[in-house]
Amino acid sequence: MTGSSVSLRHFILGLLTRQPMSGYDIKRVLESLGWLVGNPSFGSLYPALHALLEDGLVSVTTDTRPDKPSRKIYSITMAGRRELDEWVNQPTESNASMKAFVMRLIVADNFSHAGLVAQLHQRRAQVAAHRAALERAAGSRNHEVVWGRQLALDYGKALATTELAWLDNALERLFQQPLPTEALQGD
Amino acid sequence: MTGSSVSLRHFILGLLTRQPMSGYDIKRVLESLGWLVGNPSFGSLYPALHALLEDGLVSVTTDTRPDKPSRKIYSITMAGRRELDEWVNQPTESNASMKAFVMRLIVADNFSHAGLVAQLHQRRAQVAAHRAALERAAGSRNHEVVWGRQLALDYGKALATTELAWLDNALERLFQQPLPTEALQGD
DNA sequence: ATGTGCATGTAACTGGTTACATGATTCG
DNA sequence: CGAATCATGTAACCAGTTACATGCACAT
Repeated sequence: MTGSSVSLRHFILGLLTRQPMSGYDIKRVLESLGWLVGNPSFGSLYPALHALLEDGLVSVTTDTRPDKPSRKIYSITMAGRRELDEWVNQPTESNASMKAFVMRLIVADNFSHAGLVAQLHQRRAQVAAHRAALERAAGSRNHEVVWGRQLALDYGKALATTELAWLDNALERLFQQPLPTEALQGD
Repeated sequence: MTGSSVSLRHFILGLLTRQPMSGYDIKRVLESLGWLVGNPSFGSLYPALHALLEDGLVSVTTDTRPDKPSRKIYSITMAGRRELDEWVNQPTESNASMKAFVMRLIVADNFSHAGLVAQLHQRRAQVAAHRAALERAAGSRNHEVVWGRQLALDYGKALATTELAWLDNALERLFQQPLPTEALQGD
């Protein structure tokens, strides 16, 4: 209930650790990531920003420029950083989607080396469990229902296998050359 | 608005082309697929079934057995088959999720060879476009924002590449040995 | 003037979740 | 008798979407 869900909220917070941005800016970043994190419409983006402001996790200044329409620049506050830190260092729920993982990945990478490694490990465990479940499902025909020639199961297994390989590789790379970024160096 | 969205509804319909089932049965099938299609709670499953009944796309009979609690067995109607046929043979929207694709894959596989091939081709085009977008994003550093060492982009590209390879392979297999199932052979 | 891009916002709706409530049947 | 499994359902809530509305600035 309290906590780990709510993706967009924390992802915005994560982006703001890099630098202050407007809602429009955030939208552009999201768009550039294709369907990796999905791209929320303004109809959810702006209200999310308002809610963050309400909760004191971000602050806003109006940027009035001579030549362009003015815009609101949001910055993360100390309270926001604390909230984000808590979120990143709290375990992912076991049914997390790929999008949720990518969000956490990006945020953690902006944030702390340890957190990033933890995300990758958690994801690894979950993907492994998922693939095992698919293998079980493919093996047992006792379900009386045969949905589609195991095509879907095969698809799922192929993707899971690649993902596991990628995760292993990423973890290896991370241990070889530790990241330059370290936690909470902002503002 | 009218049409292509609404996944669960059509996926249920798709399962029912195989054989009549209860809500509980459907849940079990969904569960066995892990997070490949997500598994909706009863709180959305039962209402979905009620709505399908309301619309005349399924019919229901109560199965009163001596030893077990009675249950409601749903069967797809001719109207339901028409609806499903329309859905399968209508183009996927360009932002479709993996889950949406898997649902369509399974339904199409139960349903028509041509439809299945079409699904795979559409997915191929979409994944290719997605990967191209990620490559573009990784290439241009003009975004002033650098979120996390391209780690996420790299992840996305790896998965997309595997998926493309799988799709090509699946299409090849499908052309070599046409499927035994053909459209609308039920009831 | 009019259309396009930048920029922000709200209201109605939707597809889903959680939590709750009910009841039959079987097993220990 | 109580717990576990099978089986169905509802109500409150939530995160997101679509569609709508506003307005500035610049170029044609």
